[in-house]
Amino acid sequence: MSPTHSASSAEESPKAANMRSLSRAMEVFAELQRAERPQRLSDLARACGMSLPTTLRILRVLQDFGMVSQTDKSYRIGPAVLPAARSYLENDPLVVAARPILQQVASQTGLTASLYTRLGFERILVARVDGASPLRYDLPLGKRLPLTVGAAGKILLASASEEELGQVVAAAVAAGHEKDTFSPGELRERLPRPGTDFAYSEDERATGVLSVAVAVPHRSGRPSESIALTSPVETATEEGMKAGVPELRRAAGRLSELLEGSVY
Amino acid sequence: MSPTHSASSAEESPKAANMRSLSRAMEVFAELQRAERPQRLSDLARACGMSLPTTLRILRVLQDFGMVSQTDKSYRIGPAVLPAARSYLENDPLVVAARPILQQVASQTGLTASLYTRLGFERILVARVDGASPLRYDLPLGKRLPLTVGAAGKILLASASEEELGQVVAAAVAAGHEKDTFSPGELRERLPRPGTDFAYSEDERATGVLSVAVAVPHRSGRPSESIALTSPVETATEEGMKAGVPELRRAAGRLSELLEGSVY
DNA sequence: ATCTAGATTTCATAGAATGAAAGAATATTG
DNA sequence: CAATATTCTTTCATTCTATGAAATCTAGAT
Repeated sequence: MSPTHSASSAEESPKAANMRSLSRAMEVFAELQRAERPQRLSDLARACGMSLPTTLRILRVLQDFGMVSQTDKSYRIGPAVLPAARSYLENDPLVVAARPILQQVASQTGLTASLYTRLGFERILVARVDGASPLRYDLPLGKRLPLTVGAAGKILLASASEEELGQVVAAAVAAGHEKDTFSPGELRERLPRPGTDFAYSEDERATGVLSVAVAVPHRSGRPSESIALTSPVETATEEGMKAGVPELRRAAGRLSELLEGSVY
Repeated sequence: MSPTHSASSAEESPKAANMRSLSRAMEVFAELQRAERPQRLSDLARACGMSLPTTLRILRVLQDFGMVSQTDKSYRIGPAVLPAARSYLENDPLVVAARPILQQVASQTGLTASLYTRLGFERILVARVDGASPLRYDLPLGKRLPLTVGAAGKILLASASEEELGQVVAAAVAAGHEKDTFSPGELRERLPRPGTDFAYSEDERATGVLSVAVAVPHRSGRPSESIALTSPVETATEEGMKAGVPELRRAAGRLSELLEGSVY
């Protein structure tokens, strides 16, 4: 989580006239997530580049709402995020609609079907239905994954401008995903060719995993959701995976209707 | 989610000198969760009692951070809450420590073991390990439940002052939990007697469910976590449940150490 | 006990947040 | 399809909130 279109490195908030205090609060909140362990006030203030009193005041308000909790002098993400996540999973029209659709795709193909949403320069798994051979024992809902690697990420970049690819690469560097990072040109090479509406990947994001993905079309031309079929290498072939693409296309089409409010 | 100690009905934010814009943003965020469906700008502004421009500006910032998403003219909770929840579940020291402890309790007793945290005037399920007969098919992590009903809620109120009980009742009324609401005196009657460190309930929050709970002690004297054993009525008796209390006490003791930073 | 680093409060000031009102954009109705 | 009503968005002057420097308090270390 960071302002959806902030640029790469040093700049704090490119957004001009926009609620400084709220933006800063969100930065603190994001930093707490990034840290993955309780943080002291001074750590947060330094990491976010703001003064101690300001950071403290932000933390106090977030704590009032349960978004942050405190033990002794250290702060961490609070329990209020759980009902929020639950609300999202239960009520978001796209997620709700996706579940039965993914279910159907999974049954038809016998593969694991997943829905991702783009968030900033990453993607997030928001729904998954397992096929015959589940990929893992835990369900990694909410996991942040790179856009640059894996079929479901790359298909979201297929329609990106050169400028945007530059940002994506910069963000990946900043995020420390060093191994999965290339030059913009190199990245472009790995993306689906123009005219191709799906992406295929093998051993990319995770070794031993094959996947194909299509984007959920959006009128803007820049999709921010994708659906993927995934399988352990043992139980699938490239051809087998690609055979699932028409099914994926159909599913994506159905979902895309949800994104356009009414018909128009 | 609402300021942890706001009073009952009309008053907006009792907190005096505290980051008005941030507080208001959190109100908007809370309202979106409450609504359970996409909301229009004007609905949110009215519900939160703020002007349209202000509400719009808040939504835009939250949207930048993925906490809110928009389709056409309607706003809803955004996908950024998922990584936040995941971060909480994976990194919160209390939750992480609780998992193996609940596991042990569940094995020992064969019952479902749960950890709740108090948030405002509700409690939230933050961890659960099923025993022999699971209660449901879905795992209701993050579910908001009343404090006034069910063993795990009532044990958190056992140490509350009369004034606080009044607030709790008022909040329950405001939240619309009408059926589970009584007068403060009536509520006090239903709470564990002084000297009792556990609560027992039968058919209270959910019919056909028995449960016992103990609070996780806190130095402040006002616990905000509780752990419970729960079972369908078919497979348990009151005595059987209460036999689990010593096990619960031990578990609660272990958890409470986590709440006190260092020893002291 | 003394020192040091961090946390918290105070306070004056800058500038951000605010809502009224005007202006667009949609939706609704005749 | 025109006309009207509603909702959304932008602008802008004013107010009051958010801010950080500095002082104060607290706790941990030496």
